[in-house]
Amino acid sequence: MVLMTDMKSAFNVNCNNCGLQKICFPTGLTRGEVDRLDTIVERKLPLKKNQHLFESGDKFSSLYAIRAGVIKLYSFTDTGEEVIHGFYLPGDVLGIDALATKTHQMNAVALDTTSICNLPYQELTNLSSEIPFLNQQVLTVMSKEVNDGRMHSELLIKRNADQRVAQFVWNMAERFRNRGYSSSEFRLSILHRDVAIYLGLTPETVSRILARFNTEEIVTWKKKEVVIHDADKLMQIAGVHSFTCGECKKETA
Amino acid sequence: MVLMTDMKSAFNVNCNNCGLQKICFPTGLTRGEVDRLDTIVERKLPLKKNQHLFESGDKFSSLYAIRAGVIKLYSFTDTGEEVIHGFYLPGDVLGIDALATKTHQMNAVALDTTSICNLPYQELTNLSSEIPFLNQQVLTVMSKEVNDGRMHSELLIKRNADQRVAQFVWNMAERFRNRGYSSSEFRLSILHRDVAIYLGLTPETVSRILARFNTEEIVTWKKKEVVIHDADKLMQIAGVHSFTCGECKKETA
DNA sequence: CGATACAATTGATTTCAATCAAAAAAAGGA
DNA sequence: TCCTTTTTTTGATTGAAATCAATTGTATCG
Repeated sequence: MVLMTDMKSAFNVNCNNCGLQKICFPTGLTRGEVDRLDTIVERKLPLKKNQHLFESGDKFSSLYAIRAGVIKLYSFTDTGEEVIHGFYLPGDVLGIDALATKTHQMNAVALDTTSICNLPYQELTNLSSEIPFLNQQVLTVMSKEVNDGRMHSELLIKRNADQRVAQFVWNMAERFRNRGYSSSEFRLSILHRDVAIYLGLTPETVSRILARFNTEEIVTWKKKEVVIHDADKLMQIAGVHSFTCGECKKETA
Repeated sequence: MVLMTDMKSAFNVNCNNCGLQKICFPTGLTRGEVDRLDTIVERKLPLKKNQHLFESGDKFSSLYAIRAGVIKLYSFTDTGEEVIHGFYLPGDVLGIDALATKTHQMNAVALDTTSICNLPYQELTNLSSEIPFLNQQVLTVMSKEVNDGRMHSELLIKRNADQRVAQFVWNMAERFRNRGYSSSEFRLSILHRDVAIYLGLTPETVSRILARFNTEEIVTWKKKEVVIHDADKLMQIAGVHSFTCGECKKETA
């Protein structure tokens, strides 16, 4: 316990000095409450690219908040095809797929070097009984997951390939903006192939659309670097207004 | 309060004599705990066809368990197109779309005469602090919602029109079976048009597929009556094994 | 650093489901 | 019950994205 505290101060990492408070779990907690939350947070060595945070069948023990990096959440169909359910960025919370069954239903893999804050569930539950708002936070995280899933379904049902790709890029830009980064230029460690799978398209289709967006000077996405040249046009293609991720709503409201 | 109790006994309806215990909220509670749950449940007059249980923007006050009938949960895109997120049958729980924001994000409409058990959320929360397992139940319901959404996404991404329709019919059959009804013959008050929207298809496509399933003597669905003639073939087309709704898993496990 | 596997691109072709159009059948209301 | 509205069916045609195929480009690791 002393050692861990030392480690925290050594790295100078804690919830109160973390830049992700607006996005992550502590939203709406008082400074003192965040301090108490901080005492149960475990920070391990970062995951390397392609390392799993958890896999389907793993026993549930923690929720996980991302401090840096990207995590892909995915599963397989009975025929072995990959299904991608989402990409998680710093401040996002993972692990609720296991809340009911206490066993993970999904696989979560790092797409890049990724730092994680573990929130041991038993201790989180104990703390929740003293900080009722923390309980609410678990519900909020789950609810966000439900809503994100529904936005994803809407995209799959109602949008054509151009709109899907545009919406994906725009959504990522918004998420970076909400985290205080540039929304017009950012590094995205996500394969085009994975984007295609997530959007229910083929890699060929995504490649062709990105090539067109490039020549039309709307978006460039080469070698993990995304540059948005014409945000208005991108939003227009994406049909924005319809698409607002949970966290965007928070800002707008 | 006395009146309500009278009403309950008059209709002879309570959680302990309800046939839906295996599906609904009380799963896993002791008889005594179910009795206490029962004291907070409100049973109002049934909804008529096309009446709304709640609409987007309504203030959140209760979770709702369906006792009889069908509810369609839906929203609209920015362009006014209907998006259908699910159909809820007796024993299913609705309302969690509002848990985080305390305002409903979705519309819920009765597709037929529908009886509802209201679970006032404040009272449910109070009771949860005394019956910890009840808290778990809220998480389970939310988790089921997340999983159902993911199965829906998988269907939209990986399945062709035939498979989607077959999977839909098979899934409904399973849900009836879990509720103790015949899974080979049942009444479904869902328009083919609504099925099409839910599956990301057009009514014409669904009509053609059902016509074919009919001539191939796999499934007949005329005038709200579904008859499954060849369950093996239906499962085969649906690619079952992959598709197991939350409640089916419960059975299998 | 070069060799090998993996990812992205580009082109040609096919296909499944959407769209358009019109008729038939059911459902709902007066 | 009849009349109106809504839903479903059926046919002809189109079109967007998948598939097939081959090349180029990029990471990764011994």
